[in-house]
Amino acid sequence: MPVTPTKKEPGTAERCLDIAERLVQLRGFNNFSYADIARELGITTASLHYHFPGKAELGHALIARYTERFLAALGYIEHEQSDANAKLEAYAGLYADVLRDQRMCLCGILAAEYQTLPEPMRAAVTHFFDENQKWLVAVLTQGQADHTLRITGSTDELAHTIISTLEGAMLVARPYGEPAIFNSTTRHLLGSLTN
Amino acid sequence: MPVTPTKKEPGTAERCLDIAERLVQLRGFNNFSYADIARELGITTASLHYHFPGKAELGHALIARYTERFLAALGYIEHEQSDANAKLEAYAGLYADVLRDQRMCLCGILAAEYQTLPEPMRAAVTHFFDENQKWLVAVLTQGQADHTLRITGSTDELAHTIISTLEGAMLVARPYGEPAIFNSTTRHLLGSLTN
DNA sequence: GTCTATAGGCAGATAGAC
DNA sequence: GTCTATCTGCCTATAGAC
Repeated sequence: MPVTPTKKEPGTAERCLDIAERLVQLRGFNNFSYADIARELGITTASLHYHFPGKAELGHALIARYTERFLAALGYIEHEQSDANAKLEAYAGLYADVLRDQRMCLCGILAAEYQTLPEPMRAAVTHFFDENQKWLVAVLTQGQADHTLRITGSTDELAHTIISTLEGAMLVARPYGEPAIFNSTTRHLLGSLTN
Repeated sequence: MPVTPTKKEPGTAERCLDIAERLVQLRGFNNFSYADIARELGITTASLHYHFPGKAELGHALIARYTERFLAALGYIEHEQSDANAKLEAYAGLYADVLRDQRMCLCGILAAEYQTLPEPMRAAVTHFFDENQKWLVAVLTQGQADHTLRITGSTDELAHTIISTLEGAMLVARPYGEPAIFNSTTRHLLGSLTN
């Protein structure tokens, strides 16, 4: 076993996920092919099947990695920020980061294609939203307790609204090719909780 | 030319649009085929090409009809309701109607696939959102003037937020198969403007 | 791990008869 | 308007050599 003191550089499987992730976020799961990945990767489609038996498995791996990273970022926010307001600001920032290069949230675009996805991918998509919901409710509950947030209605309802607004803002902003629409919506959403 | 005193029943082209519209709203534009429509319609795919030369033309016709009907509904609301609050309530109601049978807003799901659409379809999608935006700004401006709505920030920003929230709420609610999530988000959104 | 070769299916589309 | 027949292209996937 070789000693690798420097950070391990990504193998083929990882680079495949990077490429596929970008393609799904741009076009959707059903609108890219193994050939697209193979071309960018410089190998054949047959080789791809060595790393991921089928497209369904690749898709599931995509969601798993995306969710893992996203939840890690939520944990980081929880650790770095103490103020509920700052947490929400950082949360919206995660979405703004995703929107770079006209990308849509991976699970957002998969939600649009939900009816065409294999079962394991479906479960992974709803799991992503469930975890987001849980995290937000905790933050909102905190902000409600210490009166740093102005909350009307239930925290559950508000958490849903926040997720919906951010996902919808990405969805609608993308055709216009400028993040300004997303940013103004985000500003309004957060502003309505702070005033 | 035959006299047709009773309402003309839909021809093949119209029924084709009905079927295609449902399929797009459920699966997306790239996830259904001429064969799907032909099967439901009881004719062959070759016959479909008589009514719509290609899928791009069919897609454009779908958006055109959908937009026409949606804008007609907005005009109807404008005519029936005088209160800005009631107009917004009715506007959200339109979205709730769309969500029936797990359907997504046609232009919302096309926004997700935007990068893969032919140019004419792209223009038609943004036109739909532009018209929604214009209508909402007018309603919000009215509500601001007569103090029936509590508006923070610009009406433009708020209009974007409303569209984003409703589109996002549909997107996220669909995987869960119950309109409850959509409805609670709608309630919260409208509530934040009325209080 | 990656290749060549190839299978088998389905997609959108066209020609031409009726 | 609708049909049969057919084309071409792309897709996912597999077998088997290296």
